[in-house]
Amino acid sequence: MTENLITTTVSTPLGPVRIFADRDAICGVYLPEHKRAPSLVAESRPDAPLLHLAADQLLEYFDGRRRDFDLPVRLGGTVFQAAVWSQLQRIPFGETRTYGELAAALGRPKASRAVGAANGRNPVSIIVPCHRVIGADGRLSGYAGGQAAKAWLLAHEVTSRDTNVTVSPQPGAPV
Amino acid sequence: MTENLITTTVSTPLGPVRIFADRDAICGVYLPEHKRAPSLVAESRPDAPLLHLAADQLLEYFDGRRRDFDLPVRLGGTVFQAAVWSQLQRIPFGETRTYGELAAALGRPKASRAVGAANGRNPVSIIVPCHRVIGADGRLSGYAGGQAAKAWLLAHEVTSRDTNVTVSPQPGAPV
DNA sequence: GCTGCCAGGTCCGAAAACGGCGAGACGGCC
DNA sequence: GGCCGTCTCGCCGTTTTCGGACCTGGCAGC
Repeated sequence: MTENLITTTVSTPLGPVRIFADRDAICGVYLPEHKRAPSLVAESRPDAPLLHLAADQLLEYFDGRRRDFDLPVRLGGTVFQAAVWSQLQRIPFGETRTYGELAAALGRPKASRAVGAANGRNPVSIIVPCHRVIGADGRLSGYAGGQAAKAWLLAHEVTSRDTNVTVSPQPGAPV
Repeated sequence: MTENLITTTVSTPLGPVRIFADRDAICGVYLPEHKRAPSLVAESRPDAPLLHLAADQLLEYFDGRRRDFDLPVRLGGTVFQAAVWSQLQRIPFGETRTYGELAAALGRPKASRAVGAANGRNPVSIIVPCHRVIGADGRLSGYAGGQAAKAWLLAHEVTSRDTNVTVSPQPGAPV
């Protein structure tokens, strides 16, 4: 059914992160403790250009040298999920939004819970920054990769938000 | 999801029969009144070698010049369905089996009813001869292409069973 | 503050329904 | 006593349906 997948793994402060790609796009990024990581059959191909590129960018991100990703990504999902995930990618590095804000941005102010559900099924962690969504009361709420990972990622972004960056293209505020 | 499909139609004594194929195998044969014919999008390609071959063999069958088919077929289905459909193909031309006999042959003597259900979802009519299965009491029972068609097919096979055949390869009993 | 309720899209598991059946029981009918 | 036809009930894989559960938030009521 699914295309032939290839995969690689990068070591990060959060542990080994697995990256999956199909023919021409990244289609999965999973932290070690990811709750609903699918059991995918994939050939390990660390040297495939696409995987290599993704791995590099993730390492730069964890090193604090990258704020935005520049990769082809295939997400799939339902119409609603696609809308949520698309919206996620517009949250700038180092900032957060609440589930309700996201729902409102989608024109469904009361669908905050549905946003949470869709959020939890984001197949591409970090690159599609579902970790930047928190509760309206400021709590971290849940995270498929584990709440500790979410906390780490947010702290990492906040602390490196105001330092210099060597890789990311634009020095100004990202769109 | 599904591959690109191609299709053609042949005129038969039972009316127009639609044939579908994917890249390298026949994956659907539907009589005009087929109950659960899926609504497939397919490009009409009567001259594609595979479809042409299938159409020829079907016409030979209806002409009484062919008893067995020699075509690549892709059936899919669940494990159980695949077992049933495979078993179907071992019923010789002009013979019949009961649902119970088929179930027993599969090692599940009591699954006759499930056999009926699987039988009804056979995507490749005629070539996979689901019409050769009848009730233990001799009744025709149901047929996705209509009971009349089932009756016609069985009568056709019986009447031409003992006449000469010009196309089918082996004169002896098929395996 | 704190509790309870509801809105909302999707997924997942459980349960029920649904068949292209078949054996056995019954009741007529010669 | 045979010989049907009908009815009932058990069988079994698949499909459909249904009920909660979720990475929540706003409002009502106390």
